[in-house]
Amino acid sequence: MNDESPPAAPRLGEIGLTNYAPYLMNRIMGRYNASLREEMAQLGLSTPKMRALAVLSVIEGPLIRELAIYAVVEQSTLSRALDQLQADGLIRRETDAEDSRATRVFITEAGRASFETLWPHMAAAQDRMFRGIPDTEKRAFVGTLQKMLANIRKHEI
Amino acid sequence: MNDESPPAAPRLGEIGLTNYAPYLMNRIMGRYNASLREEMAQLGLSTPKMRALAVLSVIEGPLIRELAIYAVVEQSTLSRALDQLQADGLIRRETDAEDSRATRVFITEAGRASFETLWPHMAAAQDRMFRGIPDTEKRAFVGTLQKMLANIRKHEI
DNA sequence: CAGATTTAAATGCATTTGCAAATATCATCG
DNA sequence: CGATGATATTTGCAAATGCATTTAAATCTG
Repeated sequence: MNDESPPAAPRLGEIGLTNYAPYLMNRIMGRYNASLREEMAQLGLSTPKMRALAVLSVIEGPLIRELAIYAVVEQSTLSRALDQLQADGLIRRETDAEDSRATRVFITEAGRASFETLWPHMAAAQDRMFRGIPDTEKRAFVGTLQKMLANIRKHEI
Repeated sequence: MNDESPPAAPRLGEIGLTNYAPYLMNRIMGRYNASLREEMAQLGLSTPKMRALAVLSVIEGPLIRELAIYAVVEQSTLSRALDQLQADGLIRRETDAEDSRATRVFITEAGRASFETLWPHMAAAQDRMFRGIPDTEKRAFVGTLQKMLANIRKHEI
């Protein structure tokens, strides 16, 4: 009798929106991103520009295609975001020494300063998200996120 | 001596990108959304259209502004996504009985069918995200997400 | 080593997005 | 009840986005 088809995924209606993790995550991130929009606008930053600066504040001189992955921004979108950041003196591009097709990106002092202005708001937004959640729970949550990132990261850096 | 300024947020560099929850979540959701793009394209769905259908498959006849919140889509963007879904016969709009300014949105049978085609891919994408993560851990994770949603939801529905 | 293939980044272009304003209706207050 | 302000949705428009293509340089292959 072992002739059953593979078990069908339970319907979304059965799980309920609020038990479907990607829904919850999209919803939470939507709010997080929205809550930063005003501060970013004040600094003349869009989401792609902010993300690029955030990554560059931590990672020294990545290639543009690496930065696109870290910052979760389409390469062509990033290319134009970098144009603007460069025009504003917040980053500079440098042709890679070993591969002259490739370009490395560096944050400038002005870029670092700009990001330092934004960072407290980002930290506060995170704190709001985790308000009332014990530290152990938060740590476990971040641990799970790291496993998830490893899962989806098969062909990425 | 109690004259210190409030503790500054640790720098992103100190936390590290991979300990900053919003970064991890954005990165994971970026991949999740990308992994569905192809299936959606096949069905002629954009992200806003897909999200609207997903919510409508679970919630019966919400107002457009409610749908915008549930689906995490800007209202004006949603308005146009609904135009397209309606043109394709996947949803229909109905003026609210008590308030003729307001519009309720209903999924049609065709819309439900379209979403049913997409759903297995969404379920599979979630499974990939949680690959190798024990069920208790997943449940705890979703529990934390629900608390986080409650936190950011102060002024929402 | 020449030609073909792959890779990195930038760009052309049609579509999408989101802000602000417009439109339509409802609620409130004197 | 009429005027004023609030609310729901749509729409105009400039800017941003993403796909596909181009350009340039590296790598592979026979």
